[in-house]
Amino acid sequence: MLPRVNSAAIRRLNMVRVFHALRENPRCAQRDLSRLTGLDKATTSAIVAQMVEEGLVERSEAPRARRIGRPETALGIAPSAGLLVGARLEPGTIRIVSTTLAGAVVEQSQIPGSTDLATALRHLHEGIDAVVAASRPEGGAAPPPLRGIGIGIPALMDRAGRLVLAPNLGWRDTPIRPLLEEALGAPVHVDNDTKAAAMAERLFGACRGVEDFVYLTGHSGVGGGLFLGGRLYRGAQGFAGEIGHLTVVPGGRPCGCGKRGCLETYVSETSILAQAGERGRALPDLWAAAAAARDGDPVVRALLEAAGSHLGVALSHMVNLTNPELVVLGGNLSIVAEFVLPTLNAALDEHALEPLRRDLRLVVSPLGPDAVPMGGIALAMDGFLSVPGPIL
Amino acid sequence: MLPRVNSAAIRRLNMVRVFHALRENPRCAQRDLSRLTGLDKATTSAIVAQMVEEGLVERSEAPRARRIGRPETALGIAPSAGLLVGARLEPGTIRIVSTTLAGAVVEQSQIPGSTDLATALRHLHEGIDAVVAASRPEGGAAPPPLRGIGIGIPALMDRAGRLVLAPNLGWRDTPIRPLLEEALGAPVHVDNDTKAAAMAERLFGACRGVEDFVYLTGHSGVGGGLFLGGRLYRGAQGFAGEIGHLTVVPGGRPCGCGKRGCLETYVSETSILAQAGERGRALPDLWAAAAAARDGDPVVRALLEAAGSHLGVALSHMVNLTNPELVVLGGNLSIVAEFVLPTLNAALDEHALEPLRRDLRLVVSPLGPDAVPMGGIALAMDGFLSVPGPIL
DNA sequence: CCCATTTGTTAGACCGTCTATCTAATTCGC
DNA sequence: GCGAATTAGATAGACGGTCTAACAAATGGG
Repeated sequence: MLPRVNSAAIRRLNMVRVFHALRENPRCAQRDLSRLTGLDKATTSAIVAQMVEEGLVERSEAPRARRIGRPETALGIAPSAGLLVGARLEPGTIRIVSTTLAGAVVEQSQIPGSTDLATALRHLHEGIDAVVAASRPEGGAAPPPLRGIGIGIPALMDRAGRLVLAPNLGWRDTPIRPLLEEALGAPVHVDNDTKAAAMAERLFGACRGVEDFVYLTGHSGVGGGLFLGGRLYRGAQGFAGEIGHLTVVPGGRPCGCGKRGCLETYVSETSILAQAGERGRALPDLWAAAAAARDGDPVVRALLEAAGSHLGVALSHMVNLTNPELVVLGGNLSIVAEFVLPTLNAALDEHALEPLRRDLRLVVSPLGPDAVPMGGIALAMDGFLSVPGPIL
Repeated sequence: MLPRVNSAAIRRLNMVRVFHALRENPRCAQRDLSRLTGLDKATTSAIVAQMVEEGLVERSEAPRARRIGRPETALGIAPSAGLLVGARLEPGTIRIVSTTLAGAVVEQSQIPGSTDLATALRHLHEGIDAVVAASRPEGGAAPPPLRGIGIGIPALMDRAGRLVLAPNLGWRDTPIRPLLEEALGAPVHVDNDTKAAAMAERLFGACRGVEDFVYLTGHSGVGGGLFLGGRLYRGAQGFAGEIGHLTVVPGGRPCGCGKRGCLETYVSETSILAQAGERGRALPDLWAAAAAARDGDPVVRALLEAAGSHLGVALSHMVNLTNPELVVLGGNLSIVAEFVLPTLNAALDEHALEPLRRDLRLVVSPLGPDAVPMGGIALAMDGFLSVPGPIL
């Protein structure tokens, strides 16, 4: 059933608009918010008053003088209004970050991960408690209340937010969200790590204000996050964006999915290192691969160029089908971007339609490996803005 | 700037909900509309009253008796409330259809097309006038007022609705919408024929209520319409869905786009007939090809099977990337569907990810070649429902 | 010191939906 | 036949939005 549309829904929608306008334009005045959201200044005044009342927004004491007329009072999301926590859960490590409700980073930490569910959940729980405890303001007062937690996991999640399969962690049909919500006592949002990272790029990174973009990343596999028409696109079952299993070499290298020639058998960190090993180059990670390439190792260079070429073919399919404005190379792909980009661009030139190719921008993620935990923040922010009723 | 969200916007949104609920459930009662839309029955009463006032909805005279209690009064979109016109503009022919505001077909016609802009516009104008004149109710009264016109064209349209390029018609940067709107005196909506057809499948065909689907068609090229997240997806420039230019055979047959091995060099009507000709089978159209295949012609069968296989590869890319619930084979592809489907399905089995493939449904369009003009109806309906203010 | 200028607030009109009640039209039970 | 039960639909009032228009507040310039 569709949600009811009534006065309360209007207020919520407009309040969220004001929130994001203020988040993206810190210390701006009510007048600016009015112009940014398109709402009347009277309406803006009422909404801001309510947000101040609830403690979500604070007015600056020092008025900013303009050339003439009454000076503006700068507004801001109150740091004391609450805390968001984002996490990246991987087999080896767990990264945790806490931010204000506006998304400004407060604390970070990194702790060991585990493929054992109970152990991983315990580490996560303890790590979050520690980060929240460390996120107290300077005066030594109590930390702001925890408003939401978002977690990016290398897993297939269905549309209901259930974990279906996490091959690297060895988990299947694990009710991770209820488990965590019970343990942590705050709203928990779990999503695929790549989709979370795409959300982060949209809210905090290279894609602010971009309606249609593709986020690419490569760790054990190659993932794609599709942001289409101003929102994260999930598909019918929640599995959209699986670029890693496009066939790029018919009859090529065997893939864990049972098929052959999948993109991720050529482009993921795992497969690049495996191929290097087959050719007598034992490399621990992609940083080593980038270093070797920088030193002029022809074998590693050829591998990375081939990876770029294959990625470019798959990406050209993506571009022809979805006509994005921007493509972001994120995650581990950003480490080797400089060696991958030339052949990637050439493949795009060759296989993408000219008008789509011409206006396509391709950037390396500014968030880099922090994109996933910041994606958790994005999930949590989205969640706490979506709760009906007054925000706090 | 985002549209303002206020009382008027709510009413419009809820009225459109009621409209579609009534369109999809003809002769239902107010109580049913209330349940279908989730609105309170008081609200439904007010909205229906307004729509009756405006002449958009009519109440049935004969009450429908139920087991007990006051009988329902059946409601319906008034046929006299207005007329929509949809058209398909092709170089050789123009098909025109008129419907009620609910989308029930009233009249149809087919007239000659032209690649000369002025001639085509004149034919279109005269044809629409004739269809409108023929759409008068039985009593001989004046035809209902023309509320909107939608036209599907084999052309690249940008996001602002401007015609960028129509290779088959030989048009480029043609301001067709302003020209027609001035001539016809009603709101005109022009869109790519495949996208229009996808809209038709969603409103009237196989995809009613489906949020994520892919519509495929093949005439001179192969087009794809993406319906994602409950709305037609256009992409950053408006060119999304260009499945016809996915590379399926590296270094394969040369394509009009300048590349090689594009899908549409193997699957479109034009290319299938050309390939048959190269092999000594002169066929006038795909019906002839289907007939030959039905008679057991091995050359034609092999061609169609190869087409299915290539289409399946491209479609598996689409499926892996967008995870649709449903794929619709429309347009000319539906003519040869029975010979294409076996290899198409096999290619999907081979190249699409198993969980995505398992839940994917694949159907042949029930609208067939009428999808494009009915897509014009869908565009016109969408347009007249989007005008702010009271609907009529 | 007065006035123009700009920001922000407030009063009231206007228009939505929702709750609660009422009216209308039928069937069921006697 | 006739009243009670039942269901569909209408209506009144509460409530809560946004918008217009006027007002209050705070500054610079003459």
